[in-house]
Amino acid sequence: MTEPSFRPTLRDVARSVNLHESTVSRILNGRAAAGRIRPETEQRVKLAAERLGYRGNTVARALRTGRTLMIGMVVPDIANLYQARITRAAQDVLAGDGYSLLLSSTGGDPANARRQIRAMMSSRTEGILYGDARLHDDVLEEILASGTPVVLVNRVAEGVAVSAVHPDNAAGTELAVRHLHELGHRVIVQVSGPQDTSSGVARRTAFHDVVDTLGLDGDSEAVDRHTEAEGRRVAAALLDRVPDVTGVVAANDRLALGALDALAERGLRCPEDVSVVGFNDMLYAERLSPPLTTVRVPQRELGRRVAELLLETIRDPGRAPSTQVVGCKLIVRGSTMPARAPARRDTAAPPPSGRAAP
Amino acid sequence: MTEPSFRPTLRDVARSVNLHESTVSRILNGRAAAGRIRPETEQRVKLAAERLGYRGNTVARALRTGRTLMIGMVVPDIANLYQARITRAAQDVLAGDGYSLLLSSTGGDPANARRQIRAMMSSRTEGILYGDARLHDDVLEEILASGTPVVLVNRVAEGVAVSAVHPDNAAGTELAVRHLHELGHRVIVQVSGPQDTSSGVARRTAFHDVVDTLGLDGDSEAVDRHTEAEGRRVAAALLDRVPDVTGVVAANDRLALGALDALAERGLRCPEDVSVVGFNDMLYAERLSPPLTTVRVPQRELGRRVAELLLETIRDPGRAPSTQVVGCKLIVRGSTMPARAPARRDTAAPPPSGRAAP
DNA sequence: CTGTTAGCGCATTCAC
DNA sequence: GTGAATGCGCTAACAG
Repeated sequence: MTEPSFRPTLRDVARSVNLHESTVSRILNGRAAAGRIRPETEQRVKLAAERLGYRGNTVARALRTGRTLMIGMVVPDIANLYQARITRAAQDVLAGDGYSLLLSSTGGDPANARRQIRAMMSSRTEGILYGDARLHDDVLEEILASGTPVVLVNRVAEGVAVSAVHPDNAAGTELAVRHLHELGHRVIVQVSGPQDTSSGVARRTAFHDVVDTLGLDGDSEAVDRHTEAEGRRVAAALLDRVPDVTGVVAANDRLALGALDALAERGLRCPEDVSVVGFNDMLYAERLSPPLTTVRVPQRELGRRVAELLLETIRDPGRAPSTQVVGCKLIVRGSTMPARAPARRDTAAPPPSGRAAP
Repeated sequence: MTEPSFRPTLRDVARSVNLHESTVSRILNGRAAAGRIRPETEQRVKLAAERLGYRGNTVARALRTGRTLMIGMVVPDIANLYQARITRAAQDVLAGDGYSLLLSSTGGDPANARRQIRAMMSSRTEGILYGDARLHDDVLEEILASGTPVVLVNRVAEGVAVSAVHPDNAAGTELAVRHLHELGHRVIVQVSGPQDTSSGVARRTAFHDVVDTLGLDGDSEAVDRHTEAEGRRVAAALLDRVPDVTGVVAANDRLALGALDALAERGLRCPEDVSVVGFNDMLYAERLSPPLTTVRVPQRELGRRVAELLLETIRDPGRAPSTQVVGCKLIVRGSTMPARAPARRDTAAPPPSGRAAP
């Protein structure tokens, strides 16, 4: 206060009260009782610390104790609503235990992920929440080799024993397909997620499984990234390849938005001509036009659980890795409706039922 | 690699090549040239470090050098689209300079802000991006007193000399009101932001200024928080108080969504009965129903600029604080249209022009 | 070209 | 009840 930008140390406080640093340290760390400090001295020290504006240096403490009270979290993109909600929930749990969050976005680039995770390990974060793991991920192996506790978010990885929390991709996908099936849709395509991620593969596999089980006509194609543009591109390709499709299942909501764009470009309306189902139930999905029918992933719960699992792992490093699955729920809104006849855009004959194509 | 969870130190590397720690340190920090190290030794050391999986300990380095390469950022809510986009842009700039981001959400609670910012100062973050500053903010004064470089995001504060980057609130609000005016709206209300923030006050003041200048009939009421529920509550109150209103200006997009809800509850349609203008142009605003007319704040630019300004301040701490304003732009979409006659829900007389009320 | 020395700020073991 | 000594892992000034 007196001099701007002067950071008093433990020693400064000690000197100001004519005591040893170690005594002050004990008092300021609440170990006064254990050290049987005289209550009077305790007050004197606390007052002095307050007066000097003593703050404590986490860096020095961390070096000494080995505990940084920091958790690293890496996600593809913090500006993504879905990820941001998970992150927020995780942060709240971590903060409850006194941890701070070192956060970074990879932009989907594994090279960034590697760089950022290495930086986190150098910073001695006590654990890592990894939300951009690939099916085969060597950075993940680096983390594991270093002994740093880690929990995967949204994904799993092959060939490694690691904790993870992810949505029930198979059940969620089945919900989506069955919903369309019940509405009378018989030709359905999936805009699948990137196939180097477990979620992308799981949702695609589940899609074809359900389609086969139900005896539907189904096709799929995977995007390279989870963006609206990619959703649009792949949906367009599928629309061209399968002209009589009436139902589109997207591997996530952003891809669903892209599919909506592809439909609009072709003069097809959603849901009148083609129904679309998303995945995640991102914030504002119900306010979109049309309100998006989607499979809800409980994002806050997911965030909470990854954080809790990581904290448990930090407390008990011997703990065997565990995978938790969070349940999904179909939310029916305005982007799906009973199937009409296929939109035969390439034929002159009017459709046998439903409204005419525009 | 050999032993799981063994973290080799500089000393381990040094021993493995029979050199002194300091020599290894120089080499691994790229100061080999300055130290005129024999290229052969350099290679030997680098190989040894690689082989041992040496990572370096940022904590120890930070204690020694005083540089943590960390920036703290506190926002009201990272799960908010607008803030998340700004954060992402800032993070990208900071990462370019080798900085990591320590991020936290206050939930709008000043007590959280205080706690989190103190933790950041204890962690010796080299600078702070503060996105939840109040008009009168004593945590901010603590930061300033400590000499930690700080830049306010979206807000300014009274009575303190501090750097800040914020949107042009007055100009943006004027854009919104004039747009409605040009569409023939004469009775306009503002759902104002919290009045303990500079942006809330600035937008409200600007609203009344423009209303007066244009000779319009205007009223406003402030929300407590930037949530849809608050927007709905306050919009409802204004609707009741000013029954012949045809235009609503919201201090941000979430409040606008709340206003939309309030209208729907009353059986009023947007834009046919009442036009609504938002502020920020959050992601997906164009996909909402109706697509939201709003004042765009260039979020990535804002994020970039706060980060750059902070980095400059860190490089040159003597630098005088500066405030930067980013320009706004009106984006006209579907939530505004020419005014119809006031919706006199409490009278039997038909409106003099326009369609009948539903 | 490389080694020696010192110390960043703190917590902890042991001494008295 | 409190003080002294030690070292976490690293970098930097100085020595040679």
